[in-house]
Amino acid sequence: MNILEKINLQITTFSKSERKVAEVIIDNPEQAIHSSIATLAKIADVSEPTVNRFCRRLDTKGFPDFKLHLAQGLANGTPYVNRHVDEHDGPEEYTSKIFESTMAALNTARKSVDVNQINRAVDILTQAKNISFFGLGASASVAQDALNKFFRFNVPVTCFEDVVMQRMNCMNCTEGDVVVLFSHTGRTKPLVEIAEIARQHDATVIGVTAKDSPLAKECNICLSPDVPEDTDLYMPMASRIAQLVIIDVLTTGFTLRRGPKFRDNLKKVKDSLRSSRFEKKENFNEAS
Amino acid sequence: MNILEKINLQITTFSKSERKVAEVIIDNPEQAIHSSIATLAKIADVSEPTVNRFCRRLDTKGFPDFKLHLAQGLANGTPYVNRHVDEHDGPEEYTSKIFESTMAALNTARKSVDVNQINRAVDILTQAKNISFFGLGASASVAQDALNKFFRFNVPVTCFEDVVMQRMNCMNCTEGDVVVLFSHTGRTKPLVEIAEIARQHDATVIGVTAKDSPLAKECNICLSPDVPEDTDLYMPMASRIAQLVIIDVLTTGFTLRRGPKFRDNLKKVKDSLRSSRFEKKENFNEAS
DNA sequence: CGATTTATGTAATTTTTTTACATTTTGAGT
DNA sequence: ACTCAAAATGTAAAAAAATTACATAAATCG
Repeated sequence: MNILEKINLQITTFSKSERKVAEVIIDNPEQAIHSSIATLAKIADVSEPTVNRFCRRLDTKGFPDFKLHLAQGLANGTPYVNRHVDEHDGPEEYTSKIFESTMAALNTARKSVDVNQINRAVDILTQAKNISFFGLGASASVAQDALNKFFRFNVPVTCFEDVVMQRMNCMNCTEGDVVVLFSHTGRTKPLVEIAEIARQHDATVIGVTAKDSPLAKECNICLSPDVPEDTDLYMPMASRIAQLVIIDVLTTGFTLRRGPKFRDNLKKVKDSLRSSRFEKKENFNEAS
Repeated sequence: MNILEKINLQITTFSKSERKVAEVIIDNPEQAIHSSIATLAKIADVSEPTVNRFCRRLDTKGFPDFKLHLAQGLANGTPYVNRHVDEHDGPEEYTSKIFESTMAALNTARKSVDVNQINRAVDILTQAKNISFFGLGASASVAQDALNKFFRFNVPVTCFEDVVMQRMNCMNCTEGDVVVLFSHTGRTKPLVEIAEIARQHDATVIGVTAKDSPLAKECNICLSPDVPEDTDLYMPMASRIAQLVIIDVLTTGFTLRRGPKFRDNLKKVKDSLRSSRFEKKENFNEAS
């Protein structure tokens, strides 16, 4: 975790003098990393050992080590204090904040993803007879994105936005079919029901959803990217991005599993798009 | 600039001993930031002042300052060596690499986005009679996501995947209508044509697409997130994520522009989703 | 209120970094 | 090949910084 967040988190547990140090550092971290323990102590109006003790309390080896951590925290531009969008933010501010909080969210998500589950999911997907991607609301577009990706693998894939179609699809499942469900909350009733139906018909259900949610319980495999969602604006933001990155991870795993010959096939798909493009000298990508 | 890159860049200008230091640091930067000048000198088999001189040559104040810079370089998780997925990567590796390269891409994208254009786009969107979102291929799901978001604003919005529908939609445009087009390359013929049609019918065209592309030239406003796309796997990855974040930025700008009363309305939309959910004690988000 | 724990500061110690200077190496010109 | 100057590198001492040990002060609890 970012050490500045950690300071903010633990600030209540600090003693009076330590809090003085914390405030000076939060107030101007740049100054802090360029100061010696003596100058910092002077600024915070405490003694040098107090600063040192403060550093140790944050599980660093000492002052120099603390500065290193702090420097790293400042470097990656992550939302260290309060990077939530504020009412009075101008375009410059909210643009940066949105980008930064998205990056921070991905960072958190990566740590929370269980690689073993990823590996199992890739296993199942490479052996699937048919893959269906479903999501509702904001997750519908995630499912569609997954379709677009897996479609290139020349594997039978399906994607419906319509709940009725989704149900019907799952009714017809047999062993070897895989159903991938996207849901941030894991509490959307129709989707949980679809998971049940799919399992009743021997399909393997992979959920990209919240841990311990009703949906997660219905899944054979569950990929749960923990995402600190900023609910201020009542919109799903980072969660769907994390889901998309999970798709990227799965497709990457899929491609690697299938080996190099398979990759030539992908190249063909890419090349086939060329004629629908305006010419350009360099190579280009088919993101459209 | 990242100090490690700088070392690599200047390594030819270094003297023999300094090069030894450089190599030790490049070889294991983590070790370097946790060593004292004495241990590092020993590892590199040079004297301590040599290490110090090496630091000064890189325009740092001295060894501790150099370590700070180095720590920052390591922190931001940027792919300073080679973070591309390798054929022999296991799940652990490729998962991390995909997440990291996505974060790095967002970081690049943020810097390249023109905030003034963002501001203008928000202006136009808040005054729009009707907003249409179009994209093809991988960008189709991006357009759908935009629809999902702007739909909550109680503004007339449209989104078609079908090129013919898209054209028809643009034929019927009048002044005050806004068409938002998503395309990574900006070279997809049908989409460029759609931009032309929309402009002929007095609509304002906002492009989220590559700078200086044929599509960009047809747009009134162009938002161009520069994204270092990893083309190894022949798939659009980071580009669509950057587009989604741009959507987040636009919706955020939109919400802020409309003021606090407007936000109550968003809350209503959110609450309306509640009944379709399984109960939970805490607050939840409607990401689905 | 007094005793005990906890917090903070002072001063000495140790570690680390930097400087000043000596030695070695390198290379150009003869 | 030799000499001398310039550059590079190392040694050892000085300075700076950080840490420790211990003393004093503040706070807490019975």
